Amino acid sequence: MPRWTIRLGFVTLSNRVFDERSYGYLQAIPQMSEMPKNGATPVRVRFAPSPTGYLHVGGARTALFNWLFARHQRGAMILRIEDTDAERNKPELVQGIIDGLHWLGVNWDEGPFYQSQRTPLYQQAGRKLLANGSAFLCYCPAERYAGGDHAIEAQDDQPKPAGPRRIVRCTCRDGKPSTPGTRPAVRFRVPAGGTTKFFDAVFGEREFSNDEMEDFVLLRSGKSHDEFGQSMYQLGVVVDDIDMRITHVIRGADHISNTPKQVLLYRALDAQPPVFAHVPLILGPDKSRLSKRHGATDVNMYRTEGFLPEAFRNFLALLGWSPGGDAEFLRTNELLEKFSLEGVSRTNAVFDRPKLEWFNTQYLQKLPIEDLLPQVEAELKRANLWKNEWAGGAGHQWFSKTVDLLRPRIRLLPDFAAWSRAFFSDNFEIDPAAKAKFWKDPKIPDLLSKLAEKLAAIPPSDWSHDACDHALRALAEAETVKAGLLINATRVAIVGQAVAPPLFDTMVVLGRDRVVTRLRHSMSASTSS
RNA sequence: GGCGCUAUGGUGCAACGGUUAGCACGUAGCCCUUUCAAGGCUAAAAUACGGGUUCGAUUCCCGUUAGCGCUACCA
Repeated sequence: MPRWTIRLGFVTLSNRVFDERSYGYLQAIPQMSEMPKNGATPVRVRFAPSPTGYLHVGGARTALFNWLFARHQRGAMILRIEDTDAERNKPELVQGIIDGLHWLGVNWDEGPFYQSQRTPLYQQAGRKLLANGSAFLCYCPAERYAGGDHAIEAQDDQPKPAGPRRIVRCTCRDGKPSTPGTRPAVRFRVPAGGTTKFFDAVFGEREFSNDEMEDFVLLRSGKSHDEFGQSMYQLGVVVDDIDMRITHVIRGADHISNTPKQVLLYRALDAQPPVFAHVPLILGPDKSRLSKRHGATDVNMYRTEGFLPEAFRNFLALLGWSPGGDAEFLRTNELLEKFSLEGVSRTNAVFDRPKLEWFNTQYLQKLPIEDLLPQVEAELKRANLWKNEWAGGAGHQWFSKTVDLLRPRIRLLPDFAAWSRAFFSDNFEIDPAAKAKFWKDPKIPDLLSKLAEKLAAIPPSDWSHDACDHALRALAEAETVKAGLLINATRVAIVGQAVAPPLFDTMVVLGRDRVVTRLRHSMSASTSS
């Protein structure tokens, strides 16, 4: 990607080429459709989070849609940090947002840009709007505008607006400063009467009455009466989207009411509005907007819990979008291939955790084993169970076979280290509940002891699923007990749990010596309880 | 309150004027079985309500209701 610089007014910015680290297997993004034809405007989209919190699943979904759209169209993705509110902004949260995007596999071509560093650009735009009459200096205290209807009451020097209008129009707007001398803010002068239309790729043509829009603030008041402060949201977004040549604004439906204001700003700034695409919101199980009280809303918590990013992405993509048929299990390349704005729905969607978990188990089982292995390796390293001998050669084959044996029963990545501990370490506990369930019969210690000796007699070269099967069943027959009794008891002895993969496969993977040792050991464990 | 958006089983989606309203998650049962999963089969479960338009409405229009969003010198 070429480096570039952009010069606007007196500020010059350059992009930082982003280091596209790979996260497991996620970086494999196939080549999509051809480049736009000559003359066609290349698609440019952006994700613009505000660092007032972590990366919320709603934001993540918006980022994902932008990314899918950009990559599908062979366009550009831009990351912009909207940190114009010095009060609420927490710079340290930016890294978490970036980490979350990486984990999701969402990358970008330009940015991150920080709005807090682009204030001169917004102030320049503010001056232009003031000069062309689209904006005015407002000296009113903020409270006069806050609260809509009540503010009208407070305006004793103004006749009550007639008709349906409930919007404050102060005298500053007409060049009669209400309280001159105080530090003014810059407000947009919303046209009287008429409507503002825009096209939304999801909701269609939309039209809003101008009389319903307040004279929103563009620039906060500054430190002194002849100085402006930082930009407000509406101005910053529009100036940046123009500056960054954004062609499609894909964002949450909570912004639909802001859009006509922004369209007015585009016009006042002599710019062409982009195509808008508002995506429905994500709700909690009670249908209210998804929030902390519904559980985890921070994307990074799902990473910590051990969800596979590709499963999470598949789940998220289907929240408010569908390729049109019944297909659900869509790997990333299929998502990229099929994604289009036409498939985006207009109804809010409930975040259904059980379905997310189902996706995760599906991916755990269906992913090519080589795609899963690095993620299991990372998990074992975290738990201090990793051995370098599993990195290559025969060790790798063993590792691959073992993970493959384990994976149908795994729900989350950490299960490989916890639930499957006995497969990767000799240092494991025997679950008391498993003992209680399968070691009830008083004959068990004797049976396990006999089995140990029988297995020990099998030459290592003959150690196999069938050899174990025959040895165990022969013993069961000789002792006139059901094979199931012995199978269940043996499982507890060699992996410490009531639930594990099929016994003889497990024995093969563990190897003769380990199985024999564990059976012998289990005798003391069974008597001591 | 005002303005706006939305409305298919409990949940996510499909059906873009004509289907016995489909798929998946979840739930229940059965099969498989060596524990537990997975897998297979089956079942219960939906077009919010009321008016239109139409030969025919889940689908188009209006109203009601409900949910959500916006209504800040937050984003």
